[in-house]
Amino acid sequence: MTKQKISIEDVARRANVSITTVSRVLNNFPTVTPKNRSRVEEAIAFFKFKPNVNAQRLASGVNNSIGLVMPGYPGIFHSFYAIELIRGIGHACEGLRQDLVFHISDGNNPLNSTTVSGIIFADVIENRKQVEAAIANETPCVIINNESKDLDVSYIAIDNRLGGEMVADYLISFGHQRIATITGNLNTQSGAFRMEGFKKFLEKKNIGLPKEYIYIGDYSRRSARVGVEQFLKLEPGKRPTAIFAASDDMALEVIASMMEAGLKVPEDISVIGFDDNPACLYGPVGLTTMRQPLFKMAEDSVRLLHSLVTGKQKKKIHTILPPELVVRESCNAPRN
Amino acid sequence: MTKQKISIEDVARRANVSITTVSRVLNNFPTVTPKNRSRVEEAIAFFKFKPNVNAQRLASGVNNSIGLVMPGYPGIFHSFYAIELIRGIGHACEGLRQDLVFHISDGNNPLNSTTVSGIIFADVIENRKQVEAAIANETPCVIINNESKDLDVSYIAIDNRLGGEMVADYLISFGHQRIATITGNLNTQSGAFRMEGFKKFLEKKNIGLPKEYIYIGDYSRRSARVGVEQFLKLEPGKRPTAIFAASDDMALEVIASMMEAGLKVPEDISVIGFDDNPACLYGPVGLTTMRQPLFKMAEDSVRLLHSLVTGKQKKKIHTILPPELVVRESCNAPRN
DNA sequence: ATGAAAGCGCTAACAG
DNA sequence: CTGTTAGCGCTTTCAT
Repeated sequence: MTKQKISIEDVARRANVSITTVSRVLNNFPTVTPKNRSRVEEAIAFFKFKPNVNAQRLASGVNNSIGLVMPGYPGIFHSFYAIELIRGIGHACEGLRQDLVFHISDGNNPLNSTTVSGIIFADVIENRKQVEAAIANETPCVIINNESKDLDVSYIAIDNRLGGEMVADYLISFGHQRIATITGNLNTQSGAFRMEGFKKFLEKKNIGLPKEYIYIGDYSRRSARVGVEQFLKLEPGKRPTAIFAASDDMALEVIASMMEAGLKVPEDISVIGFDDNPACLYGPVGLTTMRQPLFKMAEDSVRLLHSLVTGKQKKKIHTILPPELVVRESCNAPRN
Repeated sequence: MTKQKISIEDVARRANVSITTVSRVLNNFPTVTPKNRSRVEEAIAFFKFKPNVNAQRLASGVNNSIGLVMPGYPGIFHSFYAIELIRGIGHACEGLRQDLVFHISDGNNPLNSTTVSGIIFADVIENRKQVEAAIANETPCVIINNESKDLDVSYIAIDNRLGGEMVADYLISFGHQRIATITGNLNTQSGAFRMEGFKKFLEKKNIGLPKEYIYIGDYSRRSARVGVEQFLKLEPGKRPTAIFAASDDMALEVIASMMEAGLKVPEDISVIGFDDNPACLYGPVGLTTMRQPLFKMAEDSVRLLHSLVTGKQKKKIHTILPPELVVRESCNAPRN
């Protein structure tokens, strides 16, 4: 508690100016005499003075920090998704010289919005009330990867439906007819929409996605393994010739399980993932996947929030980023 | 800028009490009449009032948020290490109701220490000056995983030297004589100490660690792959029969590379990792590894910092946490 | 148990 | 260009 002993007054005294002038050099006002400026700077250096951020924020009403609230469910930090968000948001904050107030919330203990100038919600699972409160509160908000059309709020998301469609299209292009999927957590929009787009496209092409070709996973490797076991229980002639795993992590597990069962990828079975997770780059076979611009989405969310906070942007913005097919080696035409 | 319209005064007015009383219920003072308390609570609810955190901090001098400074080098967020730290620190902060101010620093743009009550440094690479400034500043600090004995500061680290020794001991127990290592980044203490302990122990047992059995990696999968290529260039009779990879990620890559070269793990070659990274759990062979209590270390760092901030702890504390051997399937006795 | 008043350290008009 | 003077919204003595 003994820190922050020296204040702007000490600096002013030593520099022989008023505290206002000190404040001005602190905030880079152009209207300060070079002479005064250098005296103040000397005093600042002398005391190693750091302005009290709380006082600055209180007096100016400007808060150069943004909040990131993440759902608190276990395993969240093990996902490529969460990490990329943190990375992108952290990076963008650094660029805009904003502090990042990181808040893990299970829906209770919401982030006090006066702590920050605006809030980014990494998805809204468990946090709907908090989002609504922030909106009512007029705190600028951006929601990531959840098209919250029923809320009056800005969001920026990946086009997961399109991603699912593109996967289906790609697999069909090889001539596959028995196509299966191991979904992500269907409580998330990403999981639900990927599956939805995938299924719709398959149906449009009269191929369809019967129940036995759907395994409802949860993005975990374990669920992928179980999914494969399910598919392997089908008669050989009925087994899928291609599998869409809703994440690269799961796709890798699918490949591993298949290989353990003596099947070759892509000769015996095609596998496609979703993410383009570099951690999955080094495997027995190069993974074909859908790249989603997570890092960019994260960065953009910060920039959008910042423009909302500063008032440069008045309207709520809705952005949908397209994913991109990355062809490597794990997909091929079915045998005979 | 139009937010935070309602202040403690509005609440006081509606509840027909002074702002002091409102402040008291806000801070859970016991000396408030039940009647007054409920009136204030009603008013707070009515206005959906949230106290201005900056004003609270300025007035009270107490700042319920802690800073986490992470080195800004690329790839940091792809490491299991960083993620576990963030997870553990985030979790502990949640428990202590502290906000986490996340600050990525390349050594310039230091975190203004008035923003937070104390700072946790995730390693001190590139950030030494910042640590020194914080110490001079009397800002409570905890350094993670770097035994900074030359600095007057608290730290909490994994016993990486011991880890290296334990690995060597374990490998020797199988009768291995030709033992190699692919190190982590030797600029980090973790990389350097693991290697050091490993080497020392081998030398103590008269086995030694010749140059051709050392590949200096950097924790990346790529470096592990190159390391394996190096070892494979040795004459078959001179090749190592066991390899210590300084991270699980690298160990997995070693196994994959070996298998691609037609060698079996652990029959032809033993492989041991470091981390006990659950993402490496599902592989062709269960990975034997050294578990390090990263999550615990992260949590402990928060608790330590908090006790330093609140003054419950006056002295600098130095903690070294032992790693633990996790035996799975990737190590075995050498052939013949 | 409650309220009045004095700040916390800084910024922002407004004069000069 | 610089200084004076009010606050920013809350906590904290100190009376009562």
